[in-house]
Amino acid sequence: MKYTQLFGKTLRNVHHGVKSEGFAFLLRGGFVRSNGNGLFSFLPLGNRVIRNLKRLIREEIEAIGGLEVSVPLINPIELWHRSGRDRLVGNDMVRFQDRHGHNMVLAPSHEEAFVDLVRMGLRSYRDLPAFMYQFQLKFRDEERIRNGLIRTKEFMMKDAYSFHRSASDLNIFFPKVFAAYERIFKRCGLDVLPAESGVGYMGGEKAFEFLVPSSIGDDLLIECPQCGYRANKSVAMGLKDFHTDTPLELESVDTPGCTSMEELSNFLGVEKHKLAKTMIFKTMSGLVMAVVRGDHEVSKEKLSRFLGELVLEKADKQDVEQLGFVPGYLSPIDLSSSMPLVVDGTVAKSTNLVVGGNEEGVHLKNANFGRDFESPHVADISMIRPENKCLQCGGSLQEIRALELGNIFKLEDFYSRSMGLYFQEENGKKAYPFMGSYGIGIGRLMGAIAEQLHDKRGILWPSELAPYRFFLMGIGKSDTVRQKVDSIYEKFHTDTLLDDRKESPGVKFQDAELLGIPYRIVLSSKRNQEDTVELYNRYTRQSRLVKLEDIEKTMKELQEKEVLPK
RNA sequence: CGGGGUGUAGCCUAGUGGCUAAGGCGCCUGCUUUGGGAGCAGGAGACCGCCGGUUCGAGUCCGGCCACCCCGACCA
Repeated sequence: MKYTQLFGKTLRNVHHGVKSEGFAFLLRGGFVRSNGNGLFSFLPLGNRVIRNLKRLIREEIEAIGGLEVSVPLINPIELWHRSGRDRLVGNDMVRFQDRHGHNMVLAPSHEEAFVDLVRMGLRSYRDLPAFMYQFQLKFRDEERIRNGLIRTKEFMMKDAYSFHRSASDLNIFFPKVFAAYERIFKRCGLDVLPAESGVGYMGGEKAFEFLVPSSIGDDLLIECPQCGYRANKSVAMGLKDFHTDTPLELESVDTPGCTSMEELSNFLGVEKHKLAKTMIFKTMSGLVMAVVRGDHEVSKEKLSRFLGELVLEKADKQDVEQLGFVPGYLSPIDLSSSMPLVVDGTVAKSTNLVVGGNEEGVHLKNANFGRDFESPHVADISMIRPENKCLQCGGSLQEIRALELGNIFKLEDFYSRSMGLYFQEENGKKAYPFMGSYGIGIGRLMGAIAEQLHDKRGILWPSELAPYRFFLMGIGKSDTVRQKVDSIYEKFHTDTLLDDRKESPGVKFQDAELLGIPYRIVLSSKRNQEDTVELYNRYTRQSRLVKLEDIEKTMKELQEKEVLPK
C-alpha cells in the first residue's frame, strides 16, 4: 500500500477528554473514528488489524473443529420468547417492529439464533457434537459506554456454540476451548488471567472469563497468589470473619435520617460489620429479600446461583412501599410477607447486629439470627473483601482491576430444553443436547492490545496483527534510491506500507512509530553508496544495516517469523 | 439513569458584554529543504452546537434543548 493512497491521516493530537492512551493512539494513527457515542468506524489500517485478529482466531477455533457460519444480527423476538430471555435481558436489547408490525430485536447475543439454526440439522445422536462459530455484530444499548473500543454499543464478536450429546461430552470438550483461548490471547501478546466468573443473563452452570489486568477494566478479580485461586469478585469465595458476643436483648433506637450504612454507622458510632443490610431484589418469579452485613455487598451472581434464577435488579421504592416496608429501614424481623428471605452466612453467625426497624427513623439493636429472625435460606450471598483469606489455602487475597476480553460458558441444557431442541438417542428416546457458548470481543481485544502494548511513540502491534509488516521509505531525491525502493515495494507490496509522501524524513519516522509497524526499512543516498539498507525493529528500537542484495531474503524470513513486542 | 465537564475552521486550543473572532497543526499554490513532527512567501477555510431570552450591543450573561467526554450507579 502506498501511503498517499491510504485513507486516514495521522493526527498530532486528540482532545484531552480521551483518557485511554491506547485509544488515543488508535485515533491518532487513523485506525478508528467514532461515529457517535459507542459507535465506531474502522479505517483501512484498523480494519486490517481486525482482519488479522479474525484470521488468528479462525486458525485457533478451526484447529479444535469449529465451522464458520453466520446468523443474522436481527432476530424475530419470537426466538427470545421461546428461550424466555426477552424478559431477562431488559433495555440492553433494542426492540422494534418491521413494516408489517412484526416484532424484532437487535441481538445482544446469539444463543437463540444458533439453537434455531442447529435445529435444522439435528436429528440423531450421530449428528453430535456440533461446533460452530461466527464473527457477527452484537448490539447492546449499554448504560455505561466508555474508553473508546472497550465498551461500545455495537461490537463485533467471535461467538462460538457447541452442542453435545451429554454433560460429560461437554465437560470433555470445554477445556479444549479453554486452551484455544489461551493460545489466542498469547498470540495477541497479552498476559490474560483466566478466572471463574458469573453467568449473568447467559444462564448456565459454570463460566470462565479471560481478563487482562488494566486500570480501564470494569471487572475486579480476586486472586490468591499462594495457591492460584482466581475468580471474579462477583462469585469469588473466601474465608469471612465474623464476631460473636453474648446475645443481648433486642432494643429499639432512634436513627433519624440514617438510610445508608455509612450514615447509620456514623450516627450510632458502630462499626459497619456490626450492622445488617437488608435489601429487596426483583426476580422473574417475584421479589426476594437479602440480608448481608453492613460492610458487605450483595453479590447478585451468588444470590442468583442460590435461588436458581436470575436476580434482576433492586426493587424500586414503590414496590417496597407497596409491600408495607419502609425504604431505608428494611427489616427481616416480623416478616409478614411470603417473600423468600436469604441470609448471608456471616449474618447468621454474627450476634447483636443492628437491623432496620421497618419504621421511619428506627433501627433495632442486638438482632440475632435464629432468635429474632429466621430463615431456612442461609447462604454465601455477599462479595468477599480483599482482606478475607483464601478459602482453599488460607493465603492472603488480592484484588486486581481487569478487563474482560473473552468468556466461555457451560450452558448445559438450558436453551435446548427451553427452545425444544432435541435429538433421538441410541435407544430411540428424546434427549436434549448440552451446550457451551464461547465469546471474544474483537473490537475490545484490539483496544486492549493498543492499551497494553504501546510506548510513548505509538502502538506495538504483534507482527501477525500489524496492519503491515514493513514500513518502507526512501530519503533524498536520488533516482537510484527511488528505483530500489520501488523494486522492494513491488515484491512485498501486500505486506508493506510505502511512505511515498513528499514529507521530511522526521514526519515519516514519527508516523512509522505511531502506527506500530514492526519493521522499518530505510534507503537513502547516504547509505546507498555502501549498498546497504537500514532495517529497524520497532520493538527493540535497534537498527542494523543489511546488504541491499540480502534485503529481500531478510524480509522473507521476517515475514515467516511471528514476533511479539515483549 | 445520576453527578460533573466541554461544545469556537478538518484537528487541538485562545478569546474582561464593545471595532472586521485569534493562534498552532493540517489543507491549497509556488520556491527551497530531505536522517527524527523542516523553511520562506502567498492563500482558502467559522451562521462561535441548536432554540429562545436579557441588552444599544452576546462567542461571552440567563433559560431550555441537543451532542460528546469523564466519573458513579447494589447499599432504598
